[in-house]
This record gives sequence, structure tokens and C-alpha cells, in this order.
Amino acid sequence: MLQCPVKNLYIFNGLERFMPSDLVRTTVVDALQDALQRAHERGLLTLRSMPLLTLDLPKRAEWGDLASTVAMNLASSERRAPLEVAQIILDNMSKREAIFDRVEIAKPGFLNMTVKPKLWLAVLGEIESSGAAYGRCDLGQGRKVLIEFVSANPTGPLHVGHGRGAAVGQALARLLIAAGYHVVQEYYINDAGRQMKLLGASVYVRYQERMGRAASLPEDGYHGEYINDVAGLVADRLGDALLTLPAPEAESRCRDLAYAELLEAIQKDLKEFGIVFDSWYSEAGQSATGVVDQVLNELRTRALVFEEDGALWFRSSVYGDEKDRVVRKREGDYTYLAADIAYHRDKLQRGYDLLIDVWGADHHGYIPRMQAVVQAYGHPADRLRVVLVQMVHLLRGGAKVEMSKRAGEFVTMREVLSEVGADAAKFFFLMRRSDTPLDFDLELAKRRSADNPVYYVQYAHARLASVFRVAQERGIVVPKTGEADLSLLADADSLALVRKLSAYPSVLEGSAAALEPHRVTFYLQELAGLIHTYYFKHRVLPTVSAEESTEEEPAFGSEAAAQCRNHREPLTPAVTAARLVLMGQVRQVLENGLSLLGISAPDRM
RNA sequence: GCGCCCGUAGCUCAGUUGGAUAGAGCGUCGGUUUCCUAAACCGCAGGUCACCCGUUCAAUUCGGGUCGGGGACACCA
Repeated sequence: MLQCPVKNLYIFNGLERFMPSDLVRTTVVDALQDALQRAHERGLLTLRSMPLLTLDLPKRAEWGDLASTVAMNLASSERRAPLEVAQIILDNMSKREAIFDRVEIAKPGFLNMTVKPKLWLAVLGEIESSGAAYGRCDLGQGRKVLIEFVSANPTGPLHVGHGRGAAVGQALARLLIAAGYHVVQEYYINDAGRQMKLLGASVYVRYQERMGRAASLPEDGYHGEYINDVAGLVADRLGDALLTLPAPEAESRCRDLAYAELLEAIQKDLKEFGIVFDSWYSEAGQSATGVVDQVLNELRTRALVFEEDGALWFRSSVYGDEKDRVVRKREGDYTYLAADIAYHRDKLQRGYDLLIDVWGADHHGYIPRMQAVVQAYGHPADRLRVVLVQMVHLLRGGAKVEMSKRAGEFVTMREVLSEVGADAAKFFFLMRRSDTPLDFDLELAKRRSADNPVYYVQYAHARLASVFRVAQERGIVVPKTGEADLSLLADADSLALVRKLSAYPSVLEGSAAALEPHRVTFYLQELAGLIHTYYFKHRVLPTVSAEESTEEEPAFGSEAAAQCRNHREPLTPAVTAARLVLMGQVRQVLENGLSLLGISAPDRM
């Protein structure tokens, strides 16, 4: 469905194949690839059709750490039993001993592989040398992306829904940067048209009331309390000067002041939320240039815009939209679409290879017509990808917090921010796929306990940071990866962590390709879970009392050691050194992941 | 009525572009702290993956249909 540019292509028998990006997977895929090639050269396999060489993570430990289904996928085109094909692949692996501890064939035709710990552990060195760059990939190959998000009318403060859009947009932007795109983040200011007029009129009404003159809000006017505040500001600045002006002029003065004030408030909210835009694009600025007319005329000469019933229409139906759409009403006003056509044409002309729009999910019906615009300018529809963001249901201790923008009473982003903080808000906004509704419990987000996933992940980072702090205090040297004996990390718990670390690049890549930042959030929760367990079970630094102790203790990794917790586990300086290396890289990946989501990675909590 | 999203444990949701005995968190209940942060850890229980049909060696995943929930429909933005 979602089409995305794909990296790491390699050609095999004339077919393009996708390859995973992390170290171990790459190695294993190469080995399988090589085995297939050799079997082919020996006439054992025809390889008329090549299946994807993807690797699965087996669900059970006895199935190894990676599994391949190639044999089953190949079986029908090879006209052989899957088990036979698996055997052939196995027999033709040339570097088997160097890479695997075990390769086994299982029931229907799985190839279950256990990779040598040494190979897994090599990822630690990779993380160390890459640091903050670990996990980056070249999916984008430098392609230019414009991601537009929030884009709220400057007619009021941002509400929670905008907050979710902001968190998603920012995370996407960072994700795409990490995936090798050149990214520009833009806010489209809807500062033209009817809504702005209504804003001016509403403020003027409140202004008059302040001045003791009776007035009533226009239908569809803005009711919010903030309108009153803005009216107060107008009164402070201009006194009663507006009372003597003709209404249209007074309203327009109110509009201009309100606009400046509200836009500034929006920018302030976003800044506080840690969201920074590269570019602010004004709709009013665009329409002032006359470009909308120009664009419509241009489309008219191509018969993509036509006149009917006194209105002007965009022939979006030829590009798959269900019907044509009005761009200029009979009364002569442009519709929102007209401005949007010009805006998206402008984006395309600025030379972006990919446009991403983050919209509220209620605009989903708008997608076909915008993709029609993109096609009208000669680009494939998927040059524009729309990420939909669903509603946020605010809860407080399980009970719904009612919101109604109509009545002017809605929960603002600012309120949520000041109540739970930017980190917690972002984490919650990114905890679900963006196109599913989100329950956001304010009480839960504030709670400093295990059931709050934000703190769970941040605490994992803080704990590790603390280990290094204590190590430094005690004068324990933190070695470089190359200086430690990594073979001491060959136990199941350490390897589980290392395998998780090595999956990080694939998670990022998948997340970026699918435009789904929530995958990173899930990954971080899983990694945090592993490290909390590890921390509880295994000691990294020697206990102060045990530093000279030579007492008999259960053998490392034995049942007894696992039962009776970490302090009985033998801990030599070499083990401490190796574990410090491991902890250091886990900390790094936690930091990388959190920073991708725009969330801080605290050193202490 | 036409598109869109969704239906997985009591609740909220993941499920790696079709794989083996379907996972996590919360909630319930029970346990763990002389020692690197208990904001943590461990254990128990909980499922016809809404339903039917199809494609396949293999379907929670793909296709079709049914039922149910949400959102949407404009010469509003």
C-alpha cells in the first residue's frame, strides 16, 4: 500500500531484493545468498524464481536466533520438498563454521540458525564507533522531503490534537533525517479567508462589549475565553479608537492584532513543546502574489479547470478522485482547495522529491484530490504521502475529559504540557499508531511509577547513567569495546540484549519507510524491559563489601546464581569491564531512540 | 448510500511487507530490597485473533462477503 523508496538493493538473477541493514542480518543473508548461488552453480537448484531473503526472529529459544523460510518459499518452483531444499542450502554453506554455532532444519522446512556470539557482540563496537549516529541508514539517499504538520489556523490556541500532530510530525522528521533524507519542516499558516474574518469579527464583538456597547457574536464566531483576552489587548493598545471606525475596518484591525497575537502564542507553545519549524508558509502571503489565479489559469489551459454553473472546478476525477471539486465559488471566492493547489504546486516546484502532509484524520477524504493535484503536475500520486492523526481522548484517572471546540471549551496543548510535561506528552502521543484514536490519561502520564511507560524508559537510561557515575566515583575504569573481553558476554541475558541492540537499525528503517514513529516507542519499551531485568539480575560494579571477598559462590550462569540474585554472582574485574561496555551501548541506543522521539534522556531521576 | 480507519487477553494496544505452541503493558492475585536508583524485578491467571468463504504447503496477516464500532460526505476550513 504505502510505497517507499527502498535501499540496500542488490541484484540477483536480474531481480531486485531488499536487504536488511544491520550487521548480523547482513552477514547471514549473505551466507544464505552465497549458499543458494553455489547450489545453483552445481545444478542443484534452478532458482527460476527467487524469494525474498528475509529473516524471522524465532519465537522459541531452541529455534535459534534467526530463522529463514527460503526453503519453503523455494519448494514449489524447485519442485522439491521443502526439507530437501533446506538440506541443499545447508550443504552449500561455505562459511558455516565461521558464522554459526548451529544451523538446523526444522519440521516444515525452516532453517534455524544460531549465530556465533562473537558475531552478535561485534555490534557493540559498531555502536561505540557510531555513537549518536548508530541506527542511521541511507534509505533516503539524500532525497529532499518537505514535511508539513500542525498548520493550525491562527484563530486560537493549539489544542491536544495539534499536540499529537506536532509530536508525530517532529518524530517523522527526525526519523527521516536519520534515514538519510534531507528534511524541511514547514508550517502552513491558514491566515487567509473566512476563518480569519470570523476571528476579527469575534474579537471586535468582545471589544465592543468591553467598551460598553452591545454586540452579538456572528454565527460560527469564536466563543473561546481567549477571544476576550485578545479583545482586552486590543482595548489596551487602541483604547476606544475602534468605536468610531466603520465596522469592516474595525474588524480588520482586530483581525490583524488577533492574528499576530495568536500566531505568537502558537509559536510559543510549539517552542515549549520543543518543536522547531524550518519554515513558516503564509497562505495570505501566497494569495497576495496572485499565484492562485495564475495556477488556475494554467490548469484551465490544460482543461483541468473548467467553468460550470457559474463556479470553477478542478477536474480531479481524471486522477481517481470520486468527483470534480470546486475551486472558485459562484460568489467569486476561492475555496480552500484553490489555495492548496497553489501551495502544493509550490512545494513541488521547490524541488522536493517527497511531500509528507500530516493531517487530522477527519480530512482523509481530502487525500484523493490532493494526490490528483500532484498528478496534474506530472508526478506519481505517491509523491505526496499523507499521515493521518486520529483524535486524542483525554482521560483523568479513567474518566473522560469532555472537549468541545464548538462551545469554546477545549483542552489546550498548553494545559496538557504544563500538567504532564513535554516528555510525557510526546511519549503518549507516539505510543500508538497515529491513525488510531488515542486514550491519553493525564493522571497516568503524571504518575512516577512503573505503570507509566515514559518513566519506565527514561528510568532505564537514568539507571545506566548512574552506573557510570558510580564507576567514576569509585575510580573504576570504563574500557573501550576493544579493551574488554567480550566473550564474557556470551550468556543468554547479555546476548538477548545485544540482539536487541543490533535490531535497532532495522526498526528505524522500517519505521521510516512506513512513516510510523510508534515502532520506535515500542522498541524502546522492549529494550528498557530487557535492561531493567538485566540490571536486577546481574551486577555490573562490584559491591563495596565484596571487593576483597573470596567467598565461594555459585557458578556464573548456574541455576543457583539465577535464583539468588545478583550479589552471589562472581564478578571479576574482567566481567565488570565487559558489562560496562554492554551497558554503555545500551545507554547509547536508549539515548538515540529517545532523541529521535524528541524526548529527553535524563542522567538522573 | 460511496471512500477511509478499526475489530487480537478484563482494559489499552503490538504483531517485523504469509510461517512453527499469537505477544506486551495495565489491572487482579502472590512474592523480591544490608549491595550499581524498588520510578525496578519475578511468578500465576486470562484467547473460537468478530464471523463466513476463498487463495496457499502454511492466514491474525492477502482477497471477497457478513456483522459491529469510529470517522467522513460541502460552492466549510
